[in-house]
Amino acid sequence: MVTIKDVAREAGVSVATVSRVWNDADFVSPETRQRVAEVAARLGYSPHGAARSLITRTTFALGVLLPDLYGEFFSEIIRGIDHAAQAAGYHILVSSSHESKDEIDAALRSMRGRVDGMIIMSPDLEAQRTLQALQGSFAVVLLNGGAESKAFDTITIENHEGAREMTRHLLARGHRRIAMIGGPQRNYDAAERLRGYRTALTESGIAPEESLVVQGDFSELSGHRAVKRLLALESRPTAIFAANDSMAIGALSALRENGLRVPEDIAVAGFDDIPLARYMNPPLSTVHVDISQLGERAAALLLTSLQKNTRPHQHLQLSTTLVIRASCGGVIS
Amino acid sequence: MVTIKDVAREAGVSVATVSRVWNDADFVSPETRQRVAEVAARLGYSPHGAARSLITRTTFALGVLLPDLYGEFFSEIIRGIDHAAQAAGYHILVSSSHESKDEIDAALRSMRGRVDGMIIMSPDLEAQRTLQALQGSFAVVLLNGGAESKAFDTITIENHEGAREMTRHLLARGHRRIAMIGGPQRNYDAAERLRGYRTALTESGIAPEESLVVQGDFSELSGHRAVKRLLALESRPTAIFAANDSMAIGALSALRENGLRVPEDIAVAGFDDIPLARYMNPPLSTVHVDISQLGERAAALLLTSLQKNTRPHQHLQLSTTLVIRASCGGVIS
DNA sequence: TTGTAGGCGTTATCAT
DNA sequence: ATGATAACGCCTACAA
Repeated sequence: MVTIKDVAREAGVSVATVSRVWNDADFVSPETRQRVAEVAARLGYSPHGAARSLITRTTFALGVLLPDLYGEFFSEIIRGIDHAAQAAGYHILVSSSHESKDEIDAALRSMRGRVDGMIIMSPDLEAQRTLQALQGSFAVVLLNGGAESKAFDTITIENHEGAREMTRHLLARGHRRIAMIGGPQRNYDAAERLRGYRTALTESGIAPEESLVVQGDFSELSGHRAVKRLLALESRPTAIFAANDSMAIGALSALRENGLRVPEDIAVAGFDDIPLARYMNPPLSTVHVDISQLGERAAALLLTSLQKNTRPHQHLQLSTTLVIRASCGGVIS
Repeated sequence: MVTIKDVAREAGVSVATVSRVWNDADFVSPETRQRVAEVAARLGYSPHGAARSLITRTTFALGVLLPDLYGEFFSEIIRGIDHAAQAAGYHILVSSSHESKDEIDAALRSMRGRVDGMIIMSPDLEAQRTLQALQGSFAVVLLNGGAESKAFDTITIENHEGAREMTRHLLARGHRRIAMIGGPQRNYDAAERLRGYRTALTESGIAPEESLVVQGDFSELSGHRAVKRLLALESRPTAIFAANDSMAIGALSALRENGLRVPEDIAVAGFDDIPLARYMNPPLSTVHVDISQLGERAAALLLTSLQKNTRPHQHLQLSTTLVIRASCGGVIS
């Protein structure tokens, strides 16, 4: 490996001078600069990142901790983060499948000294407390972590409001028996969406019915299963609202298998508006979330806090918009 | 920041001992080990990555260079890579949108000393030559880079064979005027797929017709546009084979807009089998590629070469399988 | 079993 | 304008 010393020797200068040329500092004569640059190019020299960040105390890398990498939701988040990071000259260090407290802990430790800050998404409410531990050792932005964590910068989706709006739309279309396929237990987003659904019902004077709420886990399969349960009910729902699009897609296929038409026999709606949603048959009504924007904002938040780390913690909310497609009967004219 | 020195002082031992405890080396008395571990935990100590890798000369990170992060293709690759990397205790450092020679070069430089090896996907044939430069400074695996680069480990898709099979299937269904929507110019995968299409035609004694080959750029929009061009032809094709699924999807929407039925009026096929494909209406016939597997294999290849870097370069090919769905008329009975 | 000290490649702080 | 040299945090001979 060619180091700064090699370049210095070859160019007949000290390592300090080479360093200066590289970071184009002042006080280097044009001739020296020229010569050093030439030698460096010839030898194919580029500084060793680890060594550099050891002394500068910056890595120009952001750590990203996600519970998973599967599906369009997470990949869009990464894309958003990378976009903002790259624009600022940062790389991203990705680490996935961290649900449990211990895994998050381990990942965090291994990131020390390799990143300048972290974007952590751990919707599991339990794991939130772990994070309290790393106060101050890292600049951290929490993604969808629940607004309780006042000790960090956070950015969340307007889950409650979005779910409330969708439910109201279904109500406006005349539905009275609206089922909800919920997300994983202890998941913040899922809990908020369920709350929004209940809020809307209550506001319309309809008592939320326990049997109409079936738990899923955000996977397509769980949406499929949930529908089977719902169809077995004595009094079937006329509309199904899934806490995310994947489950809604699973629901659609289950309904089709049972010979039910959507939206004629039963309406379906999802949440997130993943790219797939508009391609479904019928196209899926959903609550639109600009997912890559979520990542982009998170990165932006982190990057600013890296610059002035004395500013108070920020808590951003990403708004949602209703996207009405055919699966719930279309817009109300 | 709490360093090894702090732990040493607090525990009343030397830094060497703390280091030994951490890397659980031999010759540390149980009591000392216990005490040190305790202090470390209390202080929330974990070693500084950069400092550590400076001396150990390993970072436990793999660099990943992709041309883009948009769409399911790339996200699946990342997932595959991360899966294999994580299993081996490695992280991945992602860097995207590197098409040009200079960008790749810059990204590579900035990765020096931050990663142990790199997985590079730059389908642009032009950029291949740049890579020759970094011989030896990195362990490198080339993804879809064209088999010419004998100087690196490579892993590619059986593009030629896959395209040939799909074309043969269309021929077997009786199609004689088969159009091809090609990929970006100078893209290796695209070129190979086009070649496979031509091979199949020639083998069947059909002379490839220039007007039936329209160039796209792998985007949905370009597929849409290509179809418009094809429909303007005097003698329309009866089947359209797109060099990837995104373009096939764009083609489907263009055909629908023109009131043409698929597959009755015109058959459509794609390549890659992205998750979306089976959800299309009609479901898209395509050449299946296990994309995450592609990433996983690449990572595995890299990880082995990190262990014994004297072994000769390997060149893997990932096989494809035909997935016949409704968009090309279904299976031949 | 433990401690001392040198060095990994770079930048920062002094001299000169 | 340039050069010595001390950090940065850690690991690892070698010494004790």
